[in-house]
Amino acid sequence: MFRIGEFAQIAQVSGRQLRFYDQLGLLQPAHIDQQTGYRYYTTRQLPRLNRILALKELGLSLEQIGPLLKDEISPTQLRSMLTLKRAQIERSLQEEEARLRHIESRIAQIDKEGKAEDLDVIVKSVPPMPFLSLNCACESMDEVVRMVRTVAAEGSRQIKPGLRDRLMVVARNDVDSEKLDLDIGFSLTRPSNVSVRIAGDLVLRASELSAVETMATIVRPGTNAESHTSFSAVGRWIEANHYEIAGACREVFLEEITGPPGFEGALVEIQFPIRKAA
Amino acid sequence: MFRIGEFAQIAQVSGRQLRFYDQLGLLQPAHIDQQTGYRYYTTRQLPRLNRILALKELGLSLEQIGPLLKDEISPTQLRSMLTLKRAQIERSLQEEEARLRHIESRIAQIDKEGKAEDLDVIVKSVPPMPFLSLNCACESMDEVVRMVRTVAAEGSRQIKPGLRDRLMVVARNDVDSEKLDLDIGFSLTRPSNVSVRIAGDLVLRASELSAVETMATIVRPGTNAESHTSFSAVGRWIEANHYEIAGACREVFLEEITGPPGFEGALVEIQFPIRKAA
DNA sequence: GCTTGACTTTGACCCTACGTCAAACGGCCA
DNA sequence: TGGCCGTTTGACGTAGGGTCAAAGTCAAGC
Repeated sequence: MFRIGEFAQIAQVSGRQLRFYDQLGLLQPAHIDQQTGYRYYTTRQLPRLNRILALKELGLSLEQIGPLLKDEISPTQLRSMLTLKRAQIERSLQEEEARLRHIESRIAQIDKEGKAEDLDVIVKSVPPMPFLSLNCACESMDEVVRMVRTVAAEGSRQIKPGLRDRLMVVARNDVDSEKLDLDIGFSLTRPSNVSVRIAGDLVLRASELSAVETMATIVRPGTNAESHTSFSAVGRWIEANHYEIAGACREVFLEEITGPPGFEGALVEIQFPIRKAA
Repeated sequence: MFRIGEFAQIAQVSGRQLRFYDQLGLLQPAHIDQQTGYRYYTTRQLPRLNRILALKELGLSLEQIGPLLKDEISPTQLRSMLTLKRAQIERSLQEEEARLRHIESRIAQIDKEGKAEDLDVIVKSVPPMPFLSLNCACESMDEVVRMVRTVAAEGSRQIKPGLRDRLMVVARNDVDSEKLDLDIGFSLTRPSNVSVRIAGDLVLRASELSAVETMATIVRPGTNAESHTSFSAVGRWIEANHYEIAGACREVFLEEITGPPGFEGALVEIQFPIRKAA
C-alpha cells in the first residue's frame, strides 16, 4: 500500500493526474481511508495505470480509454478504435507537414528577399453562388478596365441592392490564348433569372458560380499596376505548399468602385481554386 | 462598413471569433456605435485579419501573433519566431510519426496474433539513485533466484527501512557470455556509504545507478516461468517503434518478496534503456 | 508526548481558442 | 407597428491536467 505520492513516483505521473483518473473512474485507489480520505494504491494497479498511459500515448482520449480497460473488450473493438485513431493521426500528420513546408518557405523567403510577401495568402472555401455576368473576350487590360467599370456602373444602377452582392471578374482560362476571356458581373444574394441590358447588345445573364472547396486567396489593396505582385505571391505560395491551380481565377471587388479610373483604392480579393499537387 | 455578420461571411470566420480577436486587441472594429455597441468593420481590416489567420495557420498562438502585427516588427524577429515554431513542429511531427508507427504495429499484432500483448510497454525516465549491491556471475537461473532471495532477506534485515528502497537486479550485459553477470541489491532513498555483509565473503557495496532518460518498461506480474514473454514483448515494442537497446536491463521488485520461492506473486518492473535507432 | 516538516485532502481558478446558449436589445422591411 | 433576423454581453463548456490555498494527517526526532 502506497500513498498517492509514492505511487506517483513509482509510476512517473503526478499526484494530480492520479486524482484526476480517480475522479474519472479510470483508476480507483485500492483503498480509501474513510477517516482521512487518503488514497492508497498497490502495485496491482500499476498494470492498469500503465495501460492507461500506453493508450494515451497512442493518442486516445481518456474518454475513449475508459471502455478499453474493461476485460470483455474484444481485440476487434480495440482494432477498430486504433484504426480510427490511425486515420486521425495520418490527417494531422499531413497538416503538420504542410505547416512545416509552409514555415520553411517563409523562412527561405525572408532569407532571400528580406521579407515575407505571401504571408497574407489564406485558404478558404466558397459556396456556390448565383452570378449575373457578361462574357467578354478582351484584347487588352485597358479594355478590361473599361468594361469592368461599365458593368459596375450599370449593375449598380439596374440591379436592386437587395439582390446585388459584389462585383466579380471570373477568368475563363480555358487556355491562355491571346485574348483575356472573362466573365464580368455581380454575385447575387439569392437565385434570380433577371437579365440586365447594358449599352446595346451587351447583356448580363444569370448563371451560377460553382462552389470551390479549397481556394487560395489574397486581398490586394491598391492599383492594377501592382496586381502582378499579388498574383506572383499567390503563385509562389501555391508552389511552396505543394498545391496546383485547379480552376478559373476569380477577383472579388470588396468595395464599390468609386473615384477616378484605375481602381486605385479598391480592395480586391484574388481567388485561385487549388488542389494538392500529385 | 459591414456589421459583424457580413464581415465574418466575407472573411470566412465566425462572429464569435471576431469578437474574441477584438477582446484580445488583435483586431479592433473600425468603428463601434456608442449607442448600440454594434461593431462595424471595413474591408481595410481584411488584410490584418488575413495576416492573423495566416500566422495562426503556421501554428503560432494568438499571443505570439499579437506583436507580429505591429508594423515595426523586423523580418529578423519574424524569422526567429518562425524558426522557433519550426523546431516545435519538427518535434511534434516526430512524436506523431512515432505514434503512428506505434499504432500500426499494434494493429498488425492484433491481425497476426489476435491480441495486443505489448500494450503495456511505457516509456519513462529514471533519475540517478544510490545503489547498494552485490556483483555476482551466476551459472544458472536457479542460482540467480537463490542469490536474489538471500540478498532480499539479508537486506531487509540489515538495512534500516528509512534507507532501503527497493530490491533491484541490474544486468551487466557487457556481452552475452555464458554467465549471467548481475548486480543484485537495493536502491536507497539517500546516498550512503554503508556496506552490508552477507554470508561470509559476500558484501553489498554502495554505488550509483546512473540516470536513464528513456527507458522502455513493462510491469510483469507472476512467475519467472512467464518472464520471457514480457521480455519478448518489450523487444518487439522496441523494434516496432524504431528504438534500440542502449544499456543494461534492470528489474525492479515492486513488492517485498514473501511467500514460497519463485517470486510467484511479486510484481516486477522490467526496464530497458533505449535510444532511437539510427 | 510534542513539535516539525512533509504529505494529503478538497476546492477553486487557469490554460487555448473559441462553440454554444440565453436574455435583452437594434435594424430593417412590409 | 409587428415580425424577424442580427447583435450585444455574459456565462458555461471543452481536455488534461497545473498551480495554489486552507485545512487536516502522518511519521520521525526530541
